[in-house]
Amino acid sequence: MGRPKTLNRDHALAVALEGYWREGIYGMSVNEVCRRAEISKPGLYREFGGEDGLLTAVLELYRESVMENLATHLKSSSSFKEVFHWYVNALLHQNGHPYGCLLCEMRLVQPDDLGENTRQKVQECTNDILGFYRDWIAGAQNSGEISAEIDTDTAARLVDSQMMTASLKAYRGGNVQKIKEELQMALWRLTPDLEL
Amino acid sequence: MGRPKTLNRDHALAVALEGYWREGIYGMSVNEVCRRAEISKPGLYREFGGEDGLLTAVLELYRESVMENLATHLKSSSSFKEVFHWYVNALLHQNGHPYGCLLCEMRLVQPDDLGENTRQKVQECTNDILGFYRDWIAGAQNSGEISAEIDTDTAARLVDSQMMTASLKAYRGGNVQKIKEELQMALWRLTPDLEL
DNA sequence: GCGCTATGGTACTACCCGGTACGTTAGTTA
DNA sequence: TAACTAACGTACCGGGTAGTACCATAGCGC
Repeated sequence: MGRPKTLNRDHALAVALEGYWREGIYGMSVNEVCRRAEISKPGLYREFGGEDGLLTAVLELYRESVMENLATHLKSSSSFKEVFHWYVNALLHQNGHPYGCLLCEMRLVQPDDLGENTRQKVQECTNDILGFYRDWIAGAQNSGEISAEIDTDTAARLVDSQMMTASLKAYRGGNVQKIKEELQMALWRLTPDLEL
Repeated sequence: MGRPKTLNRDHALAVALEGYWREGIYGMSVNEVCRRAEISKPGLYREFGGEDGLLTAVLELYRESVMENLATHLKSSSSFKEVFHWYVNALLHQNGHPYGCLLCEMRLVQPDDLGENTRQKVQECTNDILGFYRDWIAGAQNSGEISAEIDTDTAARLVDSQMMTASLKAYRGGNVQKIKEELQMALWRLTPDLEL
């Protein structure tokens, strides 16, 4: 019933994700998304409800298309060091994708600059990530690769914040080799002989 | 010669610093600074030349009034651990001052969102900080508190990024105790028995 | 063919931004 | 006292933003 829809939600979302990812939260606007996706603004509002809904949907797409892929590798049965090596390189080089980590950027924004739903989604994704790291580290502790004396939650938060930092530095044009050396030193407590 | 100046530069600068520090770069505007400082916009432009000049002056004030104070303590002759303890608490609690670290916020902004002079000033301040950390760590290495095997520059960058991270987390409302535990773990390579 | 309905986009609102043109005014100098 | 000078602030500029009122339109069911 009614006029058939022509707006391509998936395409619009993909364009929006690319935009926010590349330009950052403060570098994109609803207007700009419409221009790039070649949709009208009322069209976007009908589809997503507004900026808050758009960003929530963008984050959901990011979680499905990027985070779950990364998480899969954290769950691999390879050694902690091997997985770490792979993960860091994926994070810093982001083959085929823009750069950096959209979620990291959004976690650093002043929370009031995000809509209610977006803020909640950021929190959800953050909790997911922390859970992934926690399980990963707990696994390495079980297999004896990481000392069981270390508090797993603290270690997970440490890894999380180091990954955020590294990703941000890379995005801002930092020297990848130096970033890796810092990472190595910051995670020394977990395993003193990380290869990068 | 000419009409006497009534605009109070120092007051305007102090108001601007407070504003940018509390609300962040994206949360303040030239208009808002004028409102808060009760000066006219052309007055501000005559005094500072524009947003770029204003931010440059704000950063200079920050350097003089905040960073140099912190740096003084890094140069103290107390033990590394004592100084560290003092420094972290100063950074996280910022008695009497807003919160967080204005320079940290500005270092995380997309560089194109800053004017030319501001960008350069941020770089200068960053280099200063890294130098302070470097000297501090080198001193601790001389006195045997930190292993001489560790690369001093890498360690300085590590301390810098951990301090930034901790300060940001505190500003965003993170649990101070947990932040300290992460910090402790991240700097384990330098000294495994930091007190916080 | 005619209404119904939901999606389409144009063109607008109100508000914010950084920056400035320009007439006004206070004090100095001649 | 008159001319000069420099700081003063109102009121504007062009352009950006998020969000929406409203009319046109395309296909379905009758």
